[in-house]
Order: sequence, then structure tokens, then C-alpha cells
Amino acid sequence: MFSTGEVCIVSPTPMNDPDAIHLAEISMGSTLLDLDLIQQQQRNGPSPSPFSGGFGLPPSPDMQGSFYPEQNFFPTQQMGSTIQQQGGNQISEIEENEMMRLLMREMIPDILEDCHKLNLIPNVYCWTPEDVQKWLLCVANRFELGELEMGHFYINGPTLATLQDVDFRHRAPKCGDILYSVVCLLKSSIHFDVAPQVVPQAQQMMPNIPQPSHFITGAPTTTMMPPKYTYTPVSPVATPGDESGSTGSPSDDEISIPSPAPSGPNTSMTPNHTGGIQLWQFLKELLLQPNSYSYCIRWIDRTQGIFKIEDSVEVARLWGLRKNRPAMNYDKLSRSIRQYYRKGIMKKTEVSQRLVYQFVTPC
DNA sequence: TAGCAGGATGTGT
DNA sequence: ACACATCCTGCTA
Repeated sequence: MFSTGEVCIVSPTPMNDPDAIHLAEISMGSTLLDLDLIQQQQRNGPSPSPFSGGFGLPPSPDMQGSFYPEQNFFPTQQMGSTIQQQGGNQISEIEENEMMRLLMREMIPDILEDCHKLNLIPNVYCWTPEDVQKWLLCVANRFELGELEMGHFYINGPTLATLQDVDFRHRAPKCGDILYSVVCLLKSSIHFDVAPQVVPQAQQMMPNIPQPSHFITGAPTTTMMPPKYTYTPVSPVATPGDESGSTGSPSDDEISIPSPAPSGPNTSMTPNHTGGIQLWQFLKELLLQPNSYSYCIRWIDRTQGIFKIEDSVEVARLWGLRKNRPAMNYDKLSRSIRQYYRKGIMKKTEVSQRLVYQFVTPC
């Protein structure tokens, strides 16, 4: 991808940290966009970018959740203020969004082509750890990121997709931001409502690769998923539109807009005292995305807040990922859950069952 | 053997 | 102070 020309991909770093704006000079091929405006702005100094310091790349899941280029997700106020600084040009929000969509759209074939070269299904959620390693090496080479500590990325695709920007920075301090941005772009290519002129191209490149049709049409499909999993590539962030529970309502496969945090017990529902997500919030996030996580945690009786951890190892692993605690295990996670008994946030069900817990205050 | 319960202590915010 | 993370002992299915 990005065969000729250049465009700046800026990692999603805080806007209040101009020094943290990383530019990855990425050769880019067939873009139809006149990027002079953007590049000129980059030259003009540390200017804010659409995604808290980044251009052309999706927001952090912490900020916006999943990335859907066809939705009006772009932080247009920031973008607008950025662009309008250019000689007083007034560019409407619609035009800005369209420009961003075009830019993203132009990158999709390149992403697919990279996957094709590596013989990878263009769906990160289907990747094995080996696939992830292969792809990261390709990315590192393309963006000249230097040597990656590949041992820090021996994770499968779904896990890669759930990593936050801080996770990437932790695993790759020098280029974690860029990696995160590219992974976001990769994820966006799955969601991307590919334009007619792009679809045939992608399909032509990989005629045998099943397309994630449910991301486009909303029609459920599991044919491309590993047997055990029913992943849907959505952000592990609570999403009100994905609160279908275990009932399998149509909204299960709808793309949803993330919310800051799920509602929950009133006791400790106050903002996270420690600044990070709390375990009960995390568990609800997983529960509220049955398409993505029902293989490891699911509602037994949502109205009563009763849920079952189907795969304790996996839930603990996800929690460890979120908290950047590689040594996390279910023993520790369950100990934290038990701390909630005293706080009145969670409890065991009346008839105690293994791996079954209950929120004191149901959703 | 895995999960459960809870005490004690350390750590980071 | 708070929310874990970690380690521990003992119990249970």
C-alpha cells in the first residue's frame, strides 16, 4: 500500500502534546486527494489533527470506539478549525468528512493488497499470532519503524484489535503510536463500506477470501470466523447499541456508537477514582457486546444481572490486556470480583454456581 | 483440579 | 482513599 506520493499519518496522541505528533512519512499511491493542504499545514507547525493529534486515522477506542468511515464520526469541530486556518478557507463539515472518507477509502485497497501479499485474510479478527507477527513485520518494514520486539506482539488478531494506544506504546515505545494508528486503519478496512469502485478491486485481488459482509449489509455471517469464536470487530468499549444481551436481537450485528461507560451500580459508579476502567465496568463492556465476547462471557439472566464466565482464562487475559497486566489470571480477577461483594456491586447468585456472578444492580 | 472465599499486603493513581 | 494486583491458606464440587 501507499506506493507513491506521500501522506502524513499522525498517531493519535494528545492534542495538548504537540511534541507527541508523530509523522510517519508513508508512501501512498493512488490517492485522488489533493493533500497539499494537509501537508502544508503540517509544515506550518504543530497543528491539531482530527483525532487528537492525528490525521486520517481513527480515534482511540477510548475516545470513539470502533471506526466507521461511513459514519459522521470525524471530530469535525477540530478538523474544521484546523482547515479553516488555511487562508480563511471555509470548508464545510460535510466536505471535511467526505475528504476524510475519500482518503480512507483510497487506503483500503492498499491494505488489502498488503494482506494479500502476506497471504492473510484481510480481517484482523481471523489472524493467528503468526499472522500478526507477519503483518507487523511488514508494517515495520514499510514504515521503517526499526526493530520491533516481536515477543511483545505474539498475540492473535482479535487481541491485537483490542489493544489500546497505551498498549502499543507499552509494547513498542518508539513506534507504538504509529502501529496503533495502522492497526486502527486495518480495522477500519473491515468496517469500511467499500465504495463500488473499490469492491471489485478488492475482490479481484482476493477472490477466495470471504468478505465480511455483515459489516456492510448487517447480515450475520460466521463463515469466516474460527469455529470457537464469533468475533465481531467492534471495540471492547461499551456500546449502547450493542446491548442485545443473549437474546440475539437484530441489533447484535449493528454498528454502534460507543459510550463512555456503561451504567451500573450506584455505589461506586462515580467516575473511576483511579482514572482507569474498573473491573465491573470491563465485565459489562464484554457482556454488552455478545457478538464479540459471548464466547467467553455471557448473560444468564440479564434482567437480574446474572452472567456466566464461559472462558475464565480468556476473560482474565482480556482484563490483563486492558490493564496492561500480563500476569493477570482468573484467580486474581476473581479475587477482585469478590472484593465487590463487600461493596455491594456484585455477588454470587443465590444458588452458587461456578463462574456465575450477579450484578447487585442489574443493567 | 478448578473454582471459591477471604485475609494480608503492595502498588499506582 | 481507592481500586486493584498479588500472594496466601483453607474449603468445596
